Amino acid sequence: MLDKSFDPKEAEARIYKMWEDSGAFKPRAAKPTDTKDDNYSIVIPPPNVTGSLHMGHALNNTIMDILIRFNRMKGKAVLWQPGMDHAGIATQMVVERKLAAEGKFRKNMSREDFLNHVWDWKAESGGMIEKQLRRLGSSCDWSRSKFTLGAAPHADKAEVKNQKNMADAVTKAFVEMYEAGLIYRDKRLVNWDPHFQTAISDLEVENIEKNGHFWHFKYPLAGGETYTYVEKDENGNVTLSEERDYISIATTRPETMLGDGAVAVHPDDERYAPIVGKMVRLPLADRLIPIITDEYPDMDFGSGAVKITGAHDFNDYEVAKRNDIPMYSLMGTRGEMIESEIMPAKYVGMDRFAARKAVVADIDAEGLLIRVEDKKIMQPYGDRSGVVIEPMLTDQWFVDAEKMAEDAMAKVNDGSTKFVPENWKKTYDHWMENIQPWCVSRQLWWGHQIPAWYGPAVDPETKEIDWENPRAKYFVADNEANMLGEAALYYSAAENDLTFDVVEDDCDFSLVAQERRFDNMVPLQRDADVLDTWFSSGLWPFSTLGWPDSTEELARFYPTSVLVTAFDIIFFWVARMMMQGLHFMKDENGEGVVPFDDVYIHALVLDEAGKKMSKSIGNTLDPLDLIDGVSADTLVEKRTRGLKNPDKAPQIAKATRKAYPDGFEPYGADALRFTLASQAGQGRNIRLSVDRIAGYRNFGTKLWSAASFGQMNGCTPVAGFDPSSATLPVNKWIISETAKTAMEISRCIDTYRFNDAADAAYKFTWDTFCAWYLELSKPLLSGEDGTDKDETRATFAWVLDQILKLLHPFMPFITEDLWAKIGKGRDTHLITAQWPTYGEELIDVDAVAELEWLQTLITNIRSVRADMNIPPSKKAPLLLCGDTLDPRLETYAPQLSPMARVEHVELAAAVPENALQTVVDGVQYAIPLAGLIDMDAERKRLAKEIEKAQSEIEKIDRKLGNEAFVAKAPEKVVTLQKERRAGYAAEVETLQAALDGLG
RNA sequence: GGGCGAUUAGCUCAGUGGGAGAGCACUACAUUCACACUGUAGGGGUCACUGGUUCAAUCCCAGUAUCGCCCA
Repeated sequence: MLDKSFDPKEAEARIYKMWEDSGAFKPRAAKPTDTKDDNYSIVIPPPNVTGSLHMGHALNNTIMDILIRFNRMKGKAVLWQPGMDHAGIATQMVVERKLAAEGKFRKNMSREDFLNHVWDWKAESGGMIEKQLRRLGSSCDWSRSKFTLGAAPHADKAEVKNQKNMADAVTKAFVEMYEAGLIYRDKRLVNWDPHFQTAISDLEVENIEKNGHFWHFKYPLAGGETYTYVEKDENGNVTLSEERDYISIATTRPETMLGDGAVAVHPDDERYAPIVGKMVRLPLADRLIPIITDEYPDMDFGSGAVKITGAHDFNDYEVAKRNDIPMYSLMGTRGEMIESEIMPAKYVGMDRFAARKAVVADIDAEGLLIRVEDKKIMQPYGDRSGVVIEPMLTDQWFVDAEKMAEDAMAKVNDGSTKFVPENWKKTYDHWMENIQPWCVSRQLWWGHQIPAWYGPAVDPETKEIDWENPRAKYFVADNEANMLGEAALYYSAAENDLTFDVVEDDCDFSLVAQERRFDNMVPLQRDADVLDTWFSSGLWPFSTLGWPDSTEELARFYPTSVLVTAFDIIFFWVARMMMQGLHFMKDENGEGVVPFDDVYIHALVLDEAGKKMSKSIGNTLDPLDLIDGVSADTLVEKRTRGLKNPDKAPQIAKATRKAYPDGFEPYGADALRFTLASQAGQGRNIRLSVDRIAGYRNFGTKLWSAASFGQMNGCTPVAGFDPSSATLPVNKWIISETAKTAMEISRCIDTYRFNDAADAAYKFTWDTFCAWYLELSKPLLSGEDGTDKDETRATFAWVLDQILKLLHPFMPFITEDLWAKIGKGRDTHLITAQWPTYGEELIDVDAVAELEWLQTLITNIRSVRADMNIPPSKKAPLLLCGDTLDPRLETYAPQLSPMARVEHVELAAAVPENALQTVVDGVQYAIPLAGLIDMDAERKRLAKEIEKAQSEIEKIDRKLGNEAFVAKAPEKVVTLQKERRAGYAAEVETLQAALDGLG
């Protein structure tokens, strides 16, 4: 006997362990007959090691697990490669915070000590998310789990042993790309985080709209020159004309004016034409800067004149480069104003925001402040630090992404990699076409240290070493020995007899250099910076498979079958994997091989109001709360804990209690997965509805209870049962429907239509199997023993088995549990059972037609009875009004009795008094119910049905009456309309006869 | 300002150049032996708006409005 319902709390952990212990998550052994199509692989988008499971992960991993389980059951060798991302800045922050709480600070530690702390933290608290992914049922091969920082210096011994290639991969990639001219060192404008004091990627910058100001300043013309400033309206009439000795500029960031290199106006701007090429006196700094023309200024915005601060603004940077305008760096790594030839002494050392106030005040004091405007401005914030990001001119390592993008775009254009849905290709192309140099260095400690060493340069003329600039020359090599080899070669050009000294990366190199020169010892120091995390995640599809070693996995599973990810990292991750994959993975002809055949882009999971889930809005849903259940109190507590803005707590608490007054019941992983799958349409986002999760939990219970019914009726799986051997139409019909559904689900999963696949499985299970087949089979199962009963039992069990298989990718736990419980002694687990491969050959059109007729008959009888408020307890005969009794009525009398409350069936020449009437396939049926029928109501009901059919006929007649329609529409469409009309006409005729019969 | 996308039942969403769909919610009835996490039946939509293409538009095209996301 089965329990009353499935208990996810008890079963999920037990079943998951069974799967893992059974080795089912590992790829099956290779067979000599395997072709590329027999191998199926997915690399997980590596979650951050600091991360915890959120809805996006739940959706992402549900989709991957559906694909993985489906293909595994199809008999392919399947690898789902898991792992984690070391998330440079996020992890460093987490550990720094933890240390700060203990009164320890990174600044006071050596790099080595700090890294030891981070590895300790990772061993203890990192990677919680892998445990959480298991709760979802994710069938990854955990034994192969990789870490983007695996085997980096100071790593745990275990890490080093299993992941040596992960560090090798990064070093090799960097060195090779450098040697190929794809990596270079340059001074460019980057996003600088003054809190963490590192360059960060665009991804880590969040643009937020803030209330700000727009300051309008006068920049006086040099030498007291004046000009006539004329403004005109759109008709060319002069609206303002005055003599000016200044140009008006506006800025949202006054402090940067100290570093202005020019004022730019649009070349078409007549207002400033007289003064283009002249100089203005930059206030406070007392420098002269030119007025130049450039396409960048918008004539209609502000005064139309723009100050150009090349070193502190991305647009200005481009203008400055185009026009050869000098760029002056104003700030240090903490965003403080620094001493320089152009910096007035009074601002040196001021924080950038203090400097802003001072600059405004000082300009005002000079009488050059025109006005201050309130304005909404977009400001860039570091998503981790929360401070305003500063564009800064710094020396960094860059990847020449433009070169690599060409290949990456070509491979999508030629279909080597396909985006699903395909409209995402546009986003990808757009970004690739406008790609910028990729800054790959970060001023952090947690990450892969850049394999580059600095030393002084040798002057090619004098053969002398320039000891004053000890970092002028650099060497890139995969290890220190090779670097020294290169260095020896380079310095052999110098006259002196030299030796080398590789010094610590955290000591003061200039100081050391000055000491060493007296010993003719060349100091070499490794670059202290680390690589952008995305540099290592770009290698993910092949580094996880063992690259740079040539492993069996690489040969079998690269390229991977599909990448499943959300659209927000198409740029940052997908594009980079494409570029790096094509560069490093070559086929026998030296052609780059794409990292994945398909890229499936799924939606973002939003809350029920369509808002992005965010901690600060307090609308997050924790997938584990939906799986395990949570009280309203705990939910409120979780949503209000640790808010950046604690004032919002009462509001969040109120909204949460209103939305979920009772918290969540434990719905189980299957219900959550099924909900996500059924909402994973190929649209843009998913509003997660908790009601739907409850609905799909109920679906699981429905399945469970049907299985329980089968078990009570002796429907045990029969080994070797051949579905094509069934003889009873009802069994042939359900087998036909099973085959149709199996084909439909396979087709949908293959084309990434998860919602359609889930819907097909849901409808078949609930409507076709539980609502119809189960009821129709009851008389057979409770009838006398014999071949019909045996066949029905075997068919029932077979269909249920098929349902378990078809639902397994979506609801792995409950299906696996039922598989074991209803089929005791099976030699397979469901996870590795064979996916249905049958199809058309099991479809019996006659049986399908017969059962469809029966269902229509039953539905019609139920409907007329319900319409006339006949109590279900009241049984009545079913009369066929005609000459011959349909033998099918006798056949299905046992089903008609309970399902349609039919007492018995008989032939009637005429419709008796006081009978309900219905029409099926043009045949008139009567249900005599003397005393129970309100004849007026029955007349109205029939009239309404006639009216409905009539209006359909009218619509069709309008079409058929249109000559152009008949002439131009395809014959098939015209025939269909004629058939439809005939059907409705027959119905009207019979219903009219019935109505007339009532008098 | 530029780009992408959405607008279909009360809610959340599918869908198709030719008969408007699902789940949830709602209404009525039902305690009939798989299931009340149930069953049966039912109500409910000018498919955002305006034009155009077409024999035919919810679907294709253009524009408008509203909303969302990304970029500046």
